[in-house]
Amino acid sequence: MKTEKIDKRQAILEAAEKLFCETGYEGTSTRQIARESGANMAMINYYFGSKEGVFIEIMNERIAGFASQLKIINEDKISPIEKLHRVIEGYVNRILANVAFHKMMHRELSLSQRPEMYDKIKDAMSHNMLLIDRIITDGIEDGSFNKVDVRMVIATIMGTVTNIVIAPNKVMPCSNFDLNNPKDKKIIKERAINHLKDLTTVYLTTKK
Amino acid sequence: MKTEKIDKRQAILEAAEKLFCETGYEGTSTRQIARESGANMAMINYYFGSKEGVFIEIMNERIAGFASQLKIINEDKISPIEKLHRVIEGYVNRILANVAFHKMMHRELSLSQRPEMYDKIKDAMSHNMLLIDRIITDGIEDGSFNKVDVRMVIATIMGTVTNIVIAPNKVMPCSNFDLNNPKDKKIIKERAINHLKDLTTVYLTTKK
DNA sequence: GGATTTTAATCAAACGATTGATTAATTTTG
DNA sequence: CAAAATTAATCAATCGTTTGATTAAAATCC
Repeated sequence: MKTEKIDKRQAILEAAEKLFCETGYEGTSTRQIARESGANMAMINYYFGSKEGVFIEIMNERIAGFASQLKIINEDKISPIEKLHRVIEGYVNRILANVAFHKMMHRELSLSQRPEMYDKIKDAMSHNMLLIDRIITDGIEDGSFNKVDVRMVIATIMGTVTNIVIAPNKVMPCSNFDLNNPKDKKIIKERAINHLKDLTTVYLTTKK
Repeated sequence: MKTEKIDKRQAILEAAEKLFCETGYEGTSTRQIARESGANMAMINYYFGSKEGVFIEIMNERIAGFASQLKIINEDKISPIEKLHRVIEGYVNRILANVAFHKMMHRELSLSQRPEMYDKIKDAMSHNMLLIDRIITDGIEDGSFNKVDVRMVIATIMGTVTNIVIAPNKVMPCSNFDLNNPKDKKIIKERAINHLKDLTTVYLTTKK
């Protein structure tokens, strides 16, 4: 009779991710997850073994999704700075399309509590990092870029985006500003991309 | 007999801050705080009313300490870029002298759970932000600096430092690296300061 | 193909442990 | 002695997890 054939397993994952993002892992109870997902509490352990199992599953799915998004920038026709700009664009777009999750990931990284997850996050991030690293290092070697502290430049690029995501009102001091508002988000996104493109261009390619 | 006249109140604050930094607010129990501080559990409520009261007290003390550290850079003799460099130096030094607390503050900001604290952190941060904002804006107005997206530049400076603090192994890929090691910390600190000085100098003062 | 067995999904209820908080009694201090 | 500090014991509430029973669908058997 009931045609509402919804996947409880998926419902749990979605509810849990939402709650983990909003109130943190420790701050979310299994009962909240059950209520929000419409599933019975026992289903959480039935499908995922434990509360931490839910968390790990969410991370695995997300990280797998990110990895598949990783497009290798290997067209030899474009210059190093152009490669870097494309990576910046992709990075900013991806992070701003997953603000809540990015915040949670960052929180988890700064907590360093669950070692298994810490390593997973680190691995996921290092893919991106190595991509940028190679582009800049190649640019330096072929003379297109100035000699800079590559890792610090990467920290700058990633740190800028994270800072914007976590404290957007620091960038937009007006009170009625909301990253959940698509219009506001678009504005921030373009400002971030333009800024990072401009910054890297000037810093990496200006002849002293 | 026991001459060890230690201030239990202070012991609780110190133990709580350590634990909050290590395992998060929700992840820390009042019993842990009591055990770590050597105080009875009831003392927590006796002195601070509640667990959240402890947290708020820690934040208030810290933020007050930060505010008093804020030295106004107002010597007219030095150039805008020199002012900015001094602020960067002070900022990096302060953050790296309080890594654990900075991580906790950042976590709390990204969680946006306790509204009272969220506002306190925002206020504390905006002091720093306004200081940098004024320096850069003045520099632009008197022609020393290029016209840039000021708020984005600030996000870059602060975001870079935060990124280094939260994920130092991204900057130092060697495995046996530890921010708690004073030697390693010093290395990172100087690299960060040099990078940010160089970056801002090139980006803000290079004539296009 | 119809009856029987097996499997997976779901549920309400309860488990023991732990949570933050409070009590009332005791010790310490000035 | 009175006030302040400290204690052990206890509170109700909530935590993550487990249980045993129930349902419906799938697989197996004759």
